[in-house]
Amino acid sequence: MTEADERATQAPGPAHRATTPPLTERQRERRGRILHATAQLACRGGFEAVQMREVAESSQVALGTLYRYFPSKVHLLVATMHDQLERLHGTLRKSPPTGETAADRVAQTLMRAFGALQREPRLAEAMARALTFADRSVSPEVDQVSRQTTAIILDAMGGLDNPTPEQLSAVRVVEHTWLSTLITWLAGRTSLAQVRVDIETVCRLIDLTDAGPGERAARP
Amino acid sequence: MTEADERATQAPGPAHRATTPPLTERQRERRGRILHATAQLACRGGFEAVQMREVAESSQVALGTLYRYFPSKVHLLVATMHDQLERLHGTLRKSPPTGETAADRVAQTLMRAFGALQREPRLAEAMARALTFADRSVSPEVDQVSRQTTAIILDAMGGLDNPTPEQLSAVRVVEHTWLSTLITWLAGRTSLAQVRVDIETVCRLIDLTDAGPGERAARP
DNA sequence: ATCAAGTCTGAAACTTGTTCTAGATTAACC
DNA sequence: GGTTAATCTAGAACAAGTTTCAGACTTGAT
Repeated sequence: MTEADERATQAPGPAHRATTPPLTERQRERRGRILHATAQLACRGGFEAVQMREVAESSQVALGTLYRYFPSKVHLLVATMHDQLERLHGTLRKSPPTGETAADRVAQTLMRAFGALQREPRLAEAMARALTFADRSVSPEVDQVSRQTTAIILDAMGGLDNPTPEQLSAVRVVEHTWLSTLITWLAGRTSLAQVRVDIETVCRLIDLTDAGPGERAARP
Repeated sequence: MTEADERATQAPGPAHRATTPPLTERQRERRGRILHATAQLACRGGFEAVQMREVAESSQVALGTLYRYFPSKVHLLVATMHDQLERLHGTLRKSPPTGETAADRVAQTLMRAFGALQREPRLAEAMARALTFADRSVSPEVDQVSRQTTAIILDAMGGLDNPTPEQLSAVRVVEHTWLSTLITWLAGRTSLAQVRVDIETVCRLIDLTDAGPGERAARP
């Protein structure tokens, strides 16, 4: 009930707060161990294989401590997604997309991201399901992930500094579509080919808002 | 584990199977009571208020029976969504959208659907979260809901008999966006205004595939 | 009407997320 | 070095989804 409240009030250490207190070295290590164990368990058996007791044991941390760092399983998995996305964003930066139009570049980037997640489908499933299952109490963390995704897309568009509201709307739509197709694919309800088509379809919106219909949006 | 398997093999009565056996009158009633109780509980407190024991008690059915009809809480809520969507589709049919272009009509319809769900936000939350949280074992039911949504959108487009693959892709993207914005709004992570903008943005894809860019797609 | 097969009930048991408690450990500060 | 507050641990306890089981009830076919 007032779970989020209480925690926000009481949790002094590792987790979320307006200004998180510095975080000891050992604490950083613990947090890392937890996220690592989570990802490992998720890779093996997806969402349901990530069991809090197991995560605690694997990361050599007491159950209570795990809950102090991540107030719920969903928080834990969303944090894992944040972690993985950071990695992914780094990778993507190193080899920028080559398409002519912004839409091409975004589609290419998203399919690349899709491919990366595909390599560990169960991990992807665990993270994606947590992300969409998250309720209000996880909003800050979900928003963080959302901002990351937005950043990735804007990067692919060519690193605009001040996107217009229309562009941001298009980016949000692309984001939604990306996540939904991911989930649909992970649930075995669609083919990879259809995923690609749909990603390309939605990316048309990028060009549409980027330079108006009919025009080209090439990058120097 | 083999839960879905076993159930598919063993569940003779009410639920899913290749060809569902006819379903007695009393069974139809039971099923109806269950769905009604579910919706009622969901209206009050959303996803977490739908507790299987409560549903069973409210609908005057043993817990085991509830599980025979709906093999999990997610199945139950997805079935509830199907039920509600059927109602909604009926309502929408009665007053077709008035926009000029297919995109306008779809956007209008979706906002209307959004409005309908808004009236019972907790019920909407429960259903939407179940829908995206569903795993493979619920795929058939989720697909059914998806087909319903597709039908609503195609209706709004003007009841095409044989949509092109491009159109279907656009429809899928619109669908994904609709559900995602719904969830995002229910979680309090976005405003109604932004929802409207995003819906309108994605609906541009409809016109784009309906008659090619620049042309008009009016309906007789 | 009766029998067999399938259904429903009630209650207990099991699983896993979450909370709570008491005591040991650590970190910061005097 | 000692004190105090915060943190961590181990483990019990609780909550809600799911499973199981023995027995009562329905239904359909004979």
